[in-house]
Parts: sequence; C-alpha cells; structure tokens
Amino acid sequence: MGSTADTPQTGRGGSIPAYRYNASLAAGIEQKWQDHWEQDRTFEAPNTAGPLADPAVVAGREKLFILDMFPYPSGSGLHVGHPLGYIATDVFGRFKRMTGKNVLHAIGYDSFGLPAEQHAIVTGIHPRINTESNIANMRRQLRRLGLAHDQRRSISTTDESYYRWTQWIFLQIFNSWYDDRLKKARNITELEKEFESGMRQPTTAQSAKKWKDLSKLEQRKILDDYRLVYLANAPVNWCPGLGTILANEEVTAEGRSDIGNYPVFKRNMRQWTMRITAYADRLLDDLDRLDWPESIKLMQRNWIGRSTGARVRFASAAGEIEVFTTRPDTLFGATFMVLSPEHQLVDALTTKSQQSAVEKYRESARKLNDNERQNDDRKKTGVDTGATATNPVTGQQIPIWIADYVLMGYGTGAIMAVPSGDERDFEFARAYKLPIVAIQMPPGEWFAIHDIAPSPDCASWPSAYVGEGRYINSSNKNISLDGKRSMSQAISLINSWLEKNDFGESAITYKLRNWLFSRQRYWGEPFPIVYDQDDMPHAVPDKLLPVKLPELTDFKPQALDPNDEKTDPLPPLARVTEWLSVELDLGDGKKTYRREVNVMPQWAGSCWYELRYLDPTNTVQFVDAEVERYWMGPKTAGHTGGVDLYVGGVEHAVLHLLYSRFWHKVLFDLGHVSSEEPFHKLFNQGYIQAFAYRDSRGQTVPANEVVEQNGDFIFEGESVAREYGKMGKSLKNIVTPDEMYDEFGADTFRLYEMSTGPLDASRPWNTRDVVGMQRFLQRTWRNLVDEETNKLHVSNDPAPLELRRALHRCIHGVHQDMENLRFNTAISKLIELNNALTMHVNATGSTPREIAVPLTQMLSPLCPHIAEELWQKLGVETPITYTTFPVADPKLLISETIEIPVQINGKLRARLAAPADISDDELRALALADAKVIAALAGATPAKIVIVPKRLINFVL
RNA sequence: GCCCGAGUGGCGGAAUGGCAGACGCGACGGACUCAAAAUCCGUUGUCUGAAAGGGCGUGCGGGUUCGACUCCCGCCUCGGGCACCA
Repeated sequence: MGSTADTPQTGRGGSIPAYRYNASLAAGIEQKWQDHWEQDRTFEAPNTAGPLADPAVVAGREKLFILDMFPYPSGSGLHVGHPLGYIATDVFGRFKRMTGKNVLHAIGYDSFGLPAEQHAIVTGIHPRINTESNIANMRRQLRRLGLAHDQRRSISTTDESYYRWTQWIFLQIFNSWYDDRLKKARNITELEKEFESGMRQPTTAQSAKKWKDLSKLEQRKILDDYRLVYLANAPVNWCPGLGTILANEEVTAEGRSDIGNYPVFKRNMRQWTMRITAYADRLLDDLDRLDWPESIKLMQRNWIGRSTGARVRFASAAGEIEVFTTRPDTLFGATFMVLSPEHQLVDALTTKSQQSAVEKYRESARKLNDNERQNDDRKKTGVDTGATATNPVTGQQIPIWIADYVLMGYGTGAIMAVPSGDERDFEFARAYKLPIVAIQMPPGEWFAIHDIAPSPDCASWPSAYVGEGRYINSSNKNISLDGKRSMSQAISLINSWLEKNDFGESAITYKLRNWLFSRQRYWGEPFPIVYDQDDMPHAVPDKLLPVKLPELTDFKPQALDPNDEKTDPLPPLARVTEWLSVELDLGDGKKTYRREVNVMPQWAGSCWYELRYLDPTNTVQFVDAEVERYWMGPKTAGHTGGVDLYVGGVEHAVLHLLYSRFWHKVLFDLGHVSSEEPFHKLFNQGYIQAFAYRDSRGQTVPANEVVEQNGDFIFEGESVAREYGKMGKSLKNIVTPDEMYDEFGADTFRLYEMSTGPLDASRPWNTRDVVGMQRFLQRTWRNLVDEETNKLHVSNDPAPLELRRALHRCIHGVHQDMENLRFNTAISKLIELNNALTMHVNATGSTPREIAVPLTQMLSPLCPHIAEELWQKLGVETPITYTTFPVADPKLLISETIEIPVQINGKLRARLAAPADISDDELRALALADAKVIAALAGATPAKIVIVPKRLINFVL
C-alpha cells in the first residue's frame, strides 16, 4: 500500500521532494478520494419515483443517461484496452454533472453465456463461483480507476432478481403476436378474440375449418403459430463442438462458431425462435431516427437486407411454384427455373428418368457445408428435374432445374432464371446450354466496353446485362413493355398485370432470419416454460418466477466430437431428473408438467439491462413506468427516446444492438416502456491495440522484455519480428490497469488513455509514452503545491492579462472539446495552459488563485483524484463534482494584437502584427508597407487582393 | 466480387477551405549531481546554407480555387463489414 496523502514519502537518498506528485503520492490521494466518494455516496443519481427517489434533488435538473456496453466478467480480468470507453463516459459524465445535469452512470456484468461457461469448463470450476470471483476482481480494478458510478445500480445478469425479469420479458414476448394491420405487437388473447368474433380467419394453410369448429388443441396450435416466440422445426446451426445450436449472427462467414471456432452444421431441430423478422421494417426504418454512426446503421441495413420486388407463381405438374424476384420486369426473359435442392416440391416434380441424378445431386449438396460451398470456385452446378413450368407472361414451358446456388433460406427457395439479366443465371445457362433471350437492349457503351457489335442476340454476349435499357421481346397480347426504358415503370406495369391475372403481386423480402433462441447449455437463463401431456408449451405463472437454474455438480455440456453432426444434443438440464418434472395448477387443476431443458442464449440478459439500471431494486415491476419515462422517454414529439449516450465497441453492430432494439420495440408496443428505441445516441470507441513479437520459430515472446535497437527488435539477444494487433494472453503482450496504477497512478492512466487519439480511433498502446501525462500532472501539482512542504503556494494577486486570456481561451476550447467527446485535444489545451502557468510560476513563485481554481475544475473530469486533492487544498466549500464548470468570458477571447499571415499567390511570405480590430483597408495598407512584402512583390502590381477579415491577406499577381 | 472507413515527422496525433506538424513520446544539447535516476531549461519535418534566408513536403496522378491535409475525379495501400440474398 502506498503512502497516504498526508504522510511524507522518503525519496531514495532523500533527494526526491517529499510531496512530489508520483505514483506513490498518487496512490494515497486516489485511495483517499475513492473511499470518500463511497462513504459520501457522491455519484448516486436520484430517481423521480420508487426506492431510489429524491424529488428535491431531481427538481430543476436535466437528466442524462450514459451507458457503457457492460463487460463479460472473464477470468483474466481487465487489460488496459478495456477501460477506454469507461474512462471516456466517466469524463463526459463528470463534465456534464458540472453543467448541472442529473447524470445516471452505472456498470453491470453480462455474466451468463458461452464465454463464461467455456472458461468455467476449462478451469473446472462452477460458473457461478468463477463468475462471482471474476466480478469481484473486475469491481476492484474498476474502483481503482475512480469511475463516478452509482454503485446501487450495478446488476449482474446472473442475479436471480435480474433474470427473474428476463424470464418475465420472455413471457411478454411469448404472449404476444404481431398485428400486420396495426404494425405492432399485441397480446395473444386479443388475437384469440379476433378469431372468435370472426374479425380474423385462420389462413387456409393453417386450417380449412372455421375457428369455432376447431378443437381447443387445434386452436392452440394456430395461436402458437402467431406468437413472437414460438417452437419451430427448422434448419438450425448445430455446433457439436460447443454442444449447442447458434444464431445466424453467431456463425462466421467461414461456417464456424464465433466463439471457439468450431464447425457448424445445418440440420433440422425443434427450437425456440424469436420472430424478429416481424420487426424488420421498423428496425430498418427507425435507424433514420437514431444518432448513430452511419457505418453501424449501414451494417444493420445490410443485415436486415430489405429487397422489394414481386412474388410470381409458375404453374407446374406438381402445383404452383412461387418465386421471389427483385426484377419482375425481366419475366419475359425467364427461360428456366431453379429450385434449391431442399425445396419441398423437388420430389413431386422430378421425372422418373431424372430421379437418380436428382437424388445424387441432393445427397452431395447435403454433404457440403456452407464453408465448402464457398471454396467451390463458384462454378455453378445443377441437375435437370425433367419437369417444366409455365412462364405466365410468355405461356412457354420452361425447364425446372435444381442447383445449390439457390438457397432455401432466402425468398421462397426457388427462382425464375433470367440469364440475359442476371450474372448467376447467365453463368448457369452457359454451363448447361439453356436458352438465353435478351429482354433489354444494352446501351452502346456496354457493347463498346466488351468490344462486340451491338446485337440483341445473346449468343455474342460475354455476360448478362444488368441495368436500365430499352425493353425488347417483352410483350404478349395483354401487356407490352417493349420500347420502355424506365425500370421502375416496367416493374410497376408488370406488377399490376401479375396482380390482375392472379400470377403474383409486389412483395418485400429480407435477409434477416428469425432468431434461434435455445441453447443446449447450462449457464443461461432457464425458460419459464413447461410442457403438458400434448407437448404444448405453457408459461410458468408470474408468481413462480424466477425459474431458478438448478445447482449442478456436472455442468458441462455433453462432450461431442466437433465434427459429429448426427448426434442429438442433450442439454445439461435434462439430466436433473428431480427438477425436470413439476406439479402445477395452470387454471385447470393440478397436473404434472415437464420443464423446458434448454436455456436462453448469451444475448438475452444484455437485451434490456439498461432498463434495470434505472430501477434495480424494484420487486414488482422490471422498471417503474415513471422512472423509465424520466430517464429514457422521448424528448420531443417524434424523438425515439432511449439512452442519451451509449459507448461501446463496433463488434456488437448487428448482434446485441439488433436484438436489444427488437426486445425494446416489443416492450414499447405492449406499453411497458415509453421509448421506442433503447439507445438514442451510439458512439463506437476504437480499440487499444498492441505490438506482439515472435522469434524465428514463430513463438511469441514477452513483449515487455523486447528492446528496440536502431529500429531492430531484440529479445534475449536475438532479433524478433514485430506484429500489430490485439492484446491477448497468447500474444504475451497484455498490460493490465493494475500495473499502470502501481507505476503511474489512476489519474495518469486515465489521462494517457484519453490523450492518445480521438475516441473513435484505434491506437497502439505504448507504456513508454505514459510518462508524458505523469509529467503534466507533476508540473500542475508543483505549480499549486510546494513539493517540500505540501503547502499550497497560490496567491490572491491578479493574473497578468496574457495569462488570464490563455485561461479563457483554454476554458472555451475545453468546453467545446468535452461536449464533443474530443478529450485528446482538451488535454492538449490544458497542457498548454499549464505550460503558460509554469512560466509565470517560474518568474513569480506562485500561481494566481484565479487560474488555480478553474484549472483544477477543468482537470476534474479527466483526473478526478488529484483535482479533489487540490480542491481541498484550495479550500472551496462546494464539492468539486457539483461545482459549475468554468465559463469563458467572451471579452477575454479576443487579443489586442493578432498575427496575420500574408500570402503572395497563396504562398506564405510574411506575418504581420496587427490590432485585433483592424479593418480590411488598414490591413491592405499595413501589408503593402511591410518590407518583406515589398521585396516579394518586387514592384509588381497585384491583379487581385484577397482579404479574409482579421485572418489573412493574399496578393495575386 | 460488392459496400464502408483510413493514409500527415522516428512514433501517437493536431489543423475540415486560410500560418501544416498544436500537445505528448522519443532523440539531441545544457543545468543540477561525485555519478546515475528523477527533475528543470532549450533544440528537433526535410534538403540547402556559417547565418539570415530559400527550396521541398500531408499515399500516388489529375482537377476546382486567389488559396487544398481539407472539396471533386481516377488509382494504390491498409483496416473493417457482407459475400451465389434472386
């Protein structure tokens, strides 16, 4: 433990002043103030209602809800990369408190889920024990950073009092359906009423009978088809290496698991699925109303992938085949159809002679996983089914093929192939000698680029033509597109024709898939669901929540070979026989039910945690409505509401940020929250990266033992290669906050992290550079405090005008920088001010109080501990946390004389000292009288003189 | 392949149409010290010059402008996202 703030330190050989600001003095100051803040409960933010309410303190203050993406409590604790965002939000929050805001800032732990569980499996320790000790360690590390968090609001997703509400929200979703007419989620009982009253009919696919003629069980099954979370037998991503299925979002482009990098296989399983696609339009459209980085919005737009076009039905011997196309205008050019090998009509369509070929192709397609399909050099393969379908506009019989380039998971799993207008279809048609008919005449340039003569005969074309072009060969008795040039006009013409003749209609399709919500693991929220004898799912009654995760001694998932795609998963909870069956009265007498043995995915807990921060101790509601409205409600009509500032890494662009938006919108529809979006403003911080070093055998060597010599990197006398990237245990380049606290102190560490670049930029970590911020604080300390006696040497003498002006320029700049999260430039400005102050102190021996006070205030958001210590020494009564941030005096932002650059032909030739209020005429006269200007002009008369008032003059010759 | 983002001293970066390199690190010189560390003072884009000064300079090539790191067009390199999405 370092010395406390009031105990002098003994420097080596007694040569270091006793109260020099260094790591050991900082340690004492920091601990002192961290204890003080805790005892004083300095950073508790009052609510408007409920147990955390303090209306008197709330009154008259604007609220500000700042949020960090909460961490996984991993076993290795924090490295210096983790706190970057936490420091930034802390600086911002502290700054905003000093501008009068009621700031809510807290941090919790995302403690369920695969990473924690995988770690537990590796260490062999129960995830709960492991998780709790990891959280304790992270809390300790974060406390030493001096974050101004409201400790009462720190939750963990694994707390029973938290996941009780995660289960409750799940049941809200389970008990809802999406009303396409009203475009919102509603309670499922309202759908039942609509069926009963006849306002709504089951679709013919669901039942041929009238609602009232259906049995209770049949009715129940139809209702279940509408629920926002439902059981579906569908193709899932099965990852035997993790013993669980995964969401699409958790599978990499290589067809492997995001976590652990195990192979993932497609197979059918009955799983809980969240109907996120019902919200596709709103998730897409509401992006426009959010203050998010454009790049993240774009990633979400691409992920949702809305395409507008048409559904078209083709008649065949096996019944209608429906396709989706974005280009219905090209229907006249559809010369064949392609079905996905998994399409349900393939068996019925295939002719006898093609049966064995089709079966063989389907078998080989099944064996390929997505990964292998990709490495396939993209050569198109396929097989003729022997069957034909009728092109509705041409009336022609066109062949039906199957090919694996058509995906079952998108559109209808079948396409109309227009080889002249689609590159993939063109390639396929060329490979299998299928007819290609031009339906648009490409423009002349297109032929020129391909160096061929313009011709509507596709035999000469090297590729398909995609784009606008005059339509040809596109007419029948009832409709003609020929001669038209506008694609949108052609599309709307053909769409109305299709609709009129009942061949199809305009339609929208999304890339977004519904969210697979079951995991065959242990460390997650149990589903609040039980099954009856008919295998129908029922909600566990609210008063029986939470459904507690049973304690297991063997919590490991079933061990499977990562390549074993055949074995069925056996969730760990299925082994807890005494927990598995339960006696309940769900309104029709006591019966025995079987519990759901899957658990929720890692994302469940993080889908709503920001709401629980608001009202963490509420036992009757997940959040009090008034409290939610205060912190997250819309600010004006049309405002989405939500967190005022959400800071985190870009890696959550489509997973967490899409899922939590979805849950939030359901809660909004059901009237549980007043905000339409969870996170109004999003900011992506960059990453702290690091250098790693490998020896000649490719082994990483400890980065902190590598020395640089003349541009070469040497470890134990041998040259090693440097690489740049993440910090990681295996890369042996981890630097921990603890090392920084010990070596420099938390304030220096905070300043360093904020000073190295703009918040959204990634930057390398360089421990060597940290000392710069240490020196800055040391000089500031020395300017205010006598290093030998620990006494303040601040005077009441007025500051000279120039120093006072420097102060106000600094205040002005720092204010703007803080407001815009530009902490790096704010720090530069503070250093400049301090450097100016140092010159004054060197000359006069003391710091004017009128400088010392605002300087300390401005430092306080960035390095709060040293600022508190100085504040105490300055003897100001108001706590620094709640003083008003200094405000610049506009009169002092203007100097009496300014320096004006003189350009000749845009090149700098001279600088003039001029009065600040110089007129253009005076400036011109002054410049023309300047010796350097006279020399540079060499007697020539300027053709033009450009003057930017009070800033610049440029002579054009 | 398609879509984003970024390229500035030895290093992190600043300047978003108007003095390129603020601020920090490092390096070099000096003070203090028996010495070192720490601290303090100074120099530091590059070429040229004894100096004053001058030439060049923001990935590359063009353009707009009195004036471009900044805006436009075309390339190169790096980073990220998506990837047979009909």
